[in-house]
Amino acid sequence: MAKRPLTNPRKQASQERSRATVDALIEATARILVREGFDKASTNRIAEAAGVSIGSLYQYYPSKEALVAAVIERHNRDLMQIVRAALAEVARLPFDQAVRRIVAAAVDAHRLDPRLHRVLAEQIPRTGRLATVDGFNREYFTLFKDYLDRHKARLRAVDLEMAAFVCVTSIEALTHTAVLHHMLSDDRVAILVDEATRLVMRYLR
Amino acid sequence: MAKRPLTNPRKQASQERSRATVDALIEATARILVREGFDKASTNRIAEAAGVSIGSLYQYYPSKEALVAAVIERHNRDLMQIVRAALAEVARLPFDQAVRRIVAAAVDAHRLDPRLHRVLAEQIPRTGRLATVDGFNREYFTLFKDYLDRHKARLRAVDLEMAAFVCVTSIEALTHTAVLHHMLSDDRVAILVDEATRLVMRYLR
Amino acid sequence: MAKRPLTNPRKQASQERSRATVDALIEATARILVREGFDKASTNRIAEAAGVSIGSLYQYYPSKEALVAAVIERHNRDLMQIVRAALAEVARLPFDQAVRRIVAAAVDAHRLDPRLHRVLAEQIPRTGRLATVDGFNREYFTLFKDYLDRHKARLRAVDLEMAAFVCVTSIEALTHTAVLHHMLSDDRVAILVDEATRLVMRYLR
Amino acid sequence: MAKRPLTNPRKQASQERSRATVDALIEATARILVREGFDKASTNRIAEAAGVSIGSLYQYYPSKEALVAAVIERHNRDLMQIVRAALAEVARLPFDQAVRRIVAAAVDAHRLDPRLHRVLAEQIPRTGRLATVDGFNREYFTLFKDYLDRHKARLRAVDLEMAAFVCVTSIEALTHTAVLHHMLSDDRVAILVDEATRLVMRYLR
DNA sequence: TATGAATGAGACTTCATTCAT
DNA sequence: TATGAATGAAGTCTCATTCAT
Repeated sequence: MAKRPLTNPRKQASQERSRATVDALIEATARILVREGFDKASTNRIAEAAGVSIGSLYQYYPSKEALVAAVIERHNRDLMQIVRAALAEVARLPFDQAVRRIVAAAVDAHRLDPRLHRVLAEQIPRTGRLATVDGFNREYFTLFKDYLDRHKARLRAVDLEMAAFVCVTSIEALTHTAVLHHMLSDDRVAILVDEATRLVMRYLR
Repeated sequence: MAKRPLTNPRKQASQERSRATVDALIEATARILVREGFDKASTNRIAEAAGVSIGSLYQYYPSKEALVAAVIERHNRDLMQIVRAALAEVARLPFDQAVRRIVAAAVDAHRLDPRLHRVLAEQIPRTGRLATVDGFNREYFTLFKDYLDRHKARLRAVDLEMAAFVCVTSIEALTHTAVLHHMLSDDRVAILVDEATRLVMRYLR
Repeated sequence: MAKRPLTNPRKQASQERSRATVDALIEATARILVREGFDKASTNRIAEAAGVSIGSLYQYYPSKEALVAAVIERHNRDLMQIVRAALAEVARLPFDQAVRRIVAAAVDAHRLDPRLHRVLAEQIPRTGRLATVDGFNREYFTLFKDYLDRHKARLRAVDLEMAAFVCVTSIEALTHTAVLHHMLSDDRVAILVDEATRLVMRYLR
Repeated sequence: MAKRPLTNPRKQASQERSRATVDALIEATARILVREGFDKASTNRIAEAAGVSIGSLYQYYPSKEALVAAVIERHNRDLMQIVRAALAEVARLPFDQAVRRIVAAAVDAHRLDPRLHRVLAEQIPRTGRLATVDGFNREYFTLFKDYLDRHKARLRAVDLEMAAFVCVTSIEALTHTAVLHHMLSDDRVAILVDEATRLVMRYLR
């Protein structure tokens, strides 16, 4: 019989006790990823850090991969929440302020948990289900393109798809690289936002 | 000992043999990385593919990490050669044509061996010596900044360091992402170069 | 990719050192099976008993199953040697003496290593490649049928296939059960041979 | 407490519920053994298949072994019922017809649930309490010996114990092997019964 | 210097069984 | 008495690396 990837959680954790265990596991996984790196994050170590037996770990997650995927999903969810909130606020702002806000949201998102973000970006092999690391970008892309679509009037004539790709990829890269290089101390955030906004605005008009 | 003219000395011969072994190892490593992925690339497999005993492998490279690092370095060297050649050509072109050429060089570089590039980018954990994957960017950055420095006159007043960072990061991200998503078929390359050039040019002036 | 059974030895063990390792492994497996039973025969325990590292074990046998299969094959080979020898001798004996000799050979075979025989018969789940346990019977059946075929004249009219099945199965069962119940002390062997021979002879004529 | 006639007492009710649970467990165990094999038959799986919690399973059976033993016992009981019925019928038949009937009963017994029989025979390691698998033979032996004892007159002079051993072992082996090799299609049963009867009858007289 | 057999830490995972609720 | 979450010993197996020949 062919192997299945085994990357989905196993139970729904309906009961409260279960819920706590699951949370502890994800939390511990994230903590260990940050503190010790992907290589050191063995299932035994994770279980121990979660204060849970290895058996319980496997009751809820069928593999190390599934556990890391859960961390990634949680992280992406958290990031997207910030971005979505920003896009909701932005509806009635003038175009240039809106773009600035959207760029700022990307930066804020990356600053949410930079150390975790770094590990996820640098140490997780993008293989199988773990490819999910890039999920954030896909969603950000969609939201951004929709925004542009609703404001076509302010743009030079462009291929929306391409424009969104260029903007999103650039914003993400600038933000991401800045985080990786520890360039986002509080006093330097504004500069990065300024530059990224300028880059994108000039490109779009 | 009698003279043996016209014959390469022993030492030389063995040096050549070493050279061949080293090449075979790097080549085999790259091949296996591409064909089977990082996880399957065990040192034993690599040695076998290189037609070399596992013992010999360790004679030349002290660890798997060193071997992969060598592949990365060779790849980066190849990329940089393209970029450096472009920057040499560009010296006397008008500014906008020059920038276009520099952007195109980045794209060309990424198209050199996209499958290897992809594996190196996606599957190698950037840990310890393997962090080298990003070496390309650092060098591209330096060259680009120097170029801007020599053409300050054509730019709006900018922080050179920051400008170079923004441009290089964006160019690299666009190129890189395009490769990963298989967006660089021959007929679409020009479009990407156009867009990236426009992005950068508008930002710089 | 579908799993393969992984039941065949991995290397040919061409070198002498290898050969010794392989022998030690099979020997240790047999010893542990006898002394501790199938359940306790873990690969770690076997490796330890063989004075070999667990890694080496897996260099030669891909699984516990493969190791046990090797023991079974060796055991069957040893049994068959006895039976084949008997059938060679028997060619020129009168029919009834010949049959007695063949029956005796089966008994002798089972007495070769009764404790191992017992474990193989009782504790090895006949699953996948391990079904081999019954290999002995198949071969004994063929030899026996051939013998009958060459002496058709002495038999009542019978379906040879069926006759061989009945005889072989009965002989084997009597012998086998006798071994399992420790009924084959030296002084009682003759009795069993007598009875089994009578059973078969009367049936055939 | 007031009388509640025509209603089974609580105690009774709960006893019935227990009974149902026990039955469900044995039934589920048998089903899973047949469908998935001994290895896949984990206690959790069995409990689930029985529609019972794992906790309850252990309320009724203290170990997996006990559960499997119960299945074996039930199976043996069913087999013996057939054999006993046959022996009861047989009392007044002429000797040769009687023997034929007894042989036929053994065959019938094995055809009762051949798939279960096969698993029990092939996959259950005869260890500890599970050695019970052979219980059937012991009881068949006793009944058979008693029958012979009551009909000594028809036999050549024999050691009854030995004669019963030879007959029972042979009959069982023929029947059993036939089942394992799927040789007992309806139209071939008679042949096997004929042969086994002939084997035994000739031996006994 | 080459060879390849050997090593062994440590990874992942299962499953019979327990026990708090 | 039922439940099912939790346990953890123990098992299988891989692979980077060493070292005797």
